[in-house]
Amino acid sequence: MYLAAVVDDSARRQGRPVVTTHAAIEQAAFRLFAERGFEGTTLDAIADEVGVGRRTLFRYYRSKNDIPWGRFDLTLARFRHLLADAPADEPLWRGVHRAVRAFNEFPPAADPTHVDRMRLILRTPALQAHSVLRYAEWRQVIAEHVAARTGARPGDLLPQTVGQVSLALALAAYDVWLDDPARSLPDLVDAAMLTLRDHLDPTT
Amino acid sequence: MYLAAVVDDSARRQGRPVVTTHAAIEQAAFRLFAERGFEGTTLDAIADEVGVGRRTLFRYYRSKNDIPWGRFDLTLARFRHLLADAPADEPLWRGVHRAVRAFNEFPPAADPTHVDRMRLILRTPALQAHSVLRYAEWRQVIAEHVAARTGARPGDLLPQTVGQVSLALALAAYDVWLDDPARSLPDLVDAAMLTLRDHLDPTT
DNA sequence: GGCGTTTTGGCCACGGGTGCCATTAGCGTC
DNA sequence: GACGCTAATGGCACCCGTGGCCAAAACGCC
Repeated sequence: MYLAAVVDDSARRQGRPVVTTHAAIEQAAFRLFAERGFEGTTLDAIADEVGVGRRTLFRYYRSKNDIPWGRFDLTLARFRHLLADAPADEPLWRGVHRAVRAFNEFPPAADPTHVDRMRLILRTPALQAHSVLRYAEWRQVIAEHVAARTGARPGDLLPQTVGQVSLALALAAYDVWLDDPARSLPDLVDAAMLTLRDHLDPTT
Repeated sequence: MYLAAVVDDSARRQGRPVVTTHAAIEQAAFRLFAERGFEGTTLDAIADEVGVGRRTLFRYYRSKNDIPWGRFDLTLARFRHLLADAPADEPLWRGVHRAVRAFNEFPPAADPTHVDRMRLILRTPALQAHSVLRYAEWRQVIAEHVAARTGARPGDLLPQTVGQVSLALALAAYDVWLDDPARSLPDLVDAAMLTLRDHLDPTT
């Protein structure tokens, strides 16, 4: 229901046609967020801007908080493939790290931009809060990967720890990146990992 | 205002006396949460149970989500002291880790119990979401400590990374602990750190 | 043109959260 | 013992996000 709406419009055959798209809603919403801030933008305002009933917004996004995330389900599927592509003979941590790095290479020509999205998400309290739910799904993808490769269960300490720490490194990288978007995000992900390995270096 | 209410009642001199306490509210709230779940418990119900107006609840807790966290401001102050106590000649990571470990030694005789609190917080979606805001404050304490000890700014990559990773380890430990509260939480924090160091061991 | 299908969007109810303000109940003073 | 000061209380109105319900709309197909 929620997903079928716009995954592939051309596949639809009959029934009343859709009036809008996820992309159109996101663009309208980000226009308003830029003007009035996230909290200052009501769903009524977004609905008006899109030219659609407020009720309809909920058929495209589960909640107001989900709008900035866009089609995160698709993004997660991409991440799952990146992890699956890790060579079996590579150390586990390295494969995970390279997938996380690659995951954060976003096409620069998106609208809304990846910077705009993430700045909004990471700098707005209400969205910071909501983001955990998305992070949990993201970590779960890692935990399942690690579990599969080590024979553990996803809930065990190693898969959980790797998931949590991978997220931690990514978030540390984002934090620096948002302050200075000119830097390369994937490089910052690398730098965070190096920083951690250095910090924990047993020889010190 | 928000804090002054109950930090030290004996310090109050004049004005209408308070009708309740943070502890009383938390105990009443947890009773209801246990019966009807967090989402199923309305603020009206909590107010009734405490015997207080709904409006008054907001003078003790900023939001419904804050009730399970209790007096987190006090908890943070304790954490700050633990970090400050780390010897200067000890490796930075070790001092941070020991503080995190010590921070998670909670008195077993609390009401509500630390397990009840954390189970509610970590297993209720709405609270999982809200918890990031608390985590951010907790990480900031670490980031400031690391910044002070290394001469960096709290926003730099090392302080942020250490903060994020410390949180990651703690959360991984909690996740296992909640499934099996008989295990020692501080020991699990140690185990998570060992797991990470092993995972990243350069010799593998 | 009628029918089935699918989306739309209006209406209503609920609950959390906030500003406003009159009320309440101790304290210190006279 | 009354009076005023002060600070906490709690009722009221209101905004906003969210979800259930359902009739109306607009297409393809026959």
